[in-house]
Amino acid sequence: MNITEQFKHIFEPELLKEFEVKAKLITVQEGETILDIGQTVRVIPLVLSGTLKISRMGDDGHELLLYYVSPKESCALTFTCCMEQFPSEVKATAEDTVEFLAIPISAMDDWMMKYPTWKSFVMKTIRARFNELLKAIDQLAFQKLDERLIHYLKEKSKATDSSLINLSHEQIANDMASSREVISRLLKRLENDKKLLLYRNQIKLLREL
Amino acid sequence: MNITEQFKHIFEPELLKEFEVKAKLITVQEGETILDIGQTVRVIPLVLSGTLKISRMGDDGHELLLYYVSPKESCALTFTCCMEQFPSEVKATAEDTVEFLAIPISAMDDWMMKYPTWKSFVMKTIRARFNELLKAIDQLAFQKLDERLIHYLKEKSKATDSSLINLSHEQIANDMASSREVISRLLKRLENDKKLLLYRNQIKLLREL
DNA sequence: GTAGAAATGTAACAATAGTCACAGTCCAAC
DNA sequence: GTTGGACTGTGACTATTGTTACATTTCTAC
Repeated sequence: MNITEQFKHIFEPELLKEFEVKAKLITVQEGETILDIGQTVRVIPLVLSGTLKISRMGDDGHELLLYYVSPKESCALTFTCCMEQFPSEVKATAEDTVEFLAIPISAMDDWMMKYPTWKSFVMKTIRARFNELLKAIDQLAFQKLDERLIHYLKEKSKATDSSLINLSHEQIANDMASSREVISRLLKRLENDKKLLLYRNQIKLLREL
Repeated sequence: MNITEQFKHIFEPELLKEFEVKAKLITVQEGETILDIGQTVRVIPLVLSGTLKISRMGDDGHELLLYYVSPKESCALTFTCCMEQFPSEVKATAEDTVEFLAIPISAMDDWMMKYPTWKSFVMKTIRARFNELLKAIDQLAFQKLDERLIHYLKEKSKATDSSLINLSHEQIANDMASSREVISRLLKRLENDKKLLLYRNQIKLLREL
């Protein structure tokens, strides 16, 4: 795929040329961690295809999904970390095969000045991610686990654009910082309520959900 | 107090002059809400004295404290909201009497270009608030209520720079999206453990905490 | 096919948090 | 000083979530 093609409505042509010169195209396989907590952020990822999963680790070894980064998006947490060379507070893993443009930090600052579309993109991204974090906080503070699970499934469905979710209960529990048995229990209840169908490593969401 | 005085080590003199021309000094009383959820953000608050409390509301009427904005700080959520004229996602209330500079949105963008110290301040603020939200998420996802309560008390103590906390159990429960009885119970346990002393509308933190 | 691994189902119990009900206690205003 | 309101303490009960311990099912590799 032509890199500039999918961004031509977002960024000005000069900026697209800069991409070609300064950004590096990187491909990672499903499950690969491209950035771990504590690592210094060296580049900003601009996703071309596939999905990145951004998550937070607890001291107890539990994990919590914060949000997904889809094609044409980037991660605000890396912006702010990298601009001041701080270590990352989150983990970024490839949900599937992911292609992304790695934009060097040095370009970031430069482009903010030179290209209004870049500045606007950065600000949009920051705002969007703030809202994702607020949504995550809402879920944790105000919703019970069953509602959080429904929310999780819907988000996952949206991110993959499919009502079929290919995850084990274990993986879901992990994303939600809960335990497998609890998730199994709640999923079974949702199945009984005709909200979804359970298969091995797969969940089919029904309209009722 | 001279407004420019406390910022003279942070911002360049030209920017301080702009403050005098474009920013408005506003004083609000304890308990006043300067920005509610859904309201359009019209100005950016730069706190001079006192503390702003930034919180999130749940559908169930519960509230959750996100973080405090102390003197010489600002709130990143207003930056991003106001730059694109979005309604606020959070509530800002005065914890005590608060003086702040109200910076018009129009100036914001302009200054980002003109003054490196302003851009750096904005970026620092955004990064700091991202980290506060991540900390809030950590607390909710990975800590039990008793540990969250301890964390809350310590933060409050830090924000007011005092080991005496002037809050009722009700107010604490409200900030933590919990209920009064539960907080009373946990506080009593902490008192039994010699971690603190309970009085009416007041809690004295001990070194053990 | 069979073995072993991975995934799921479930019961029983523990721990945590929320709710209800009410008693007692402190404080300020009259 | 008494009265009403706000604040605190606590027991009993419920709901939710987590843990332990297995049984069962499904898939894959041999």
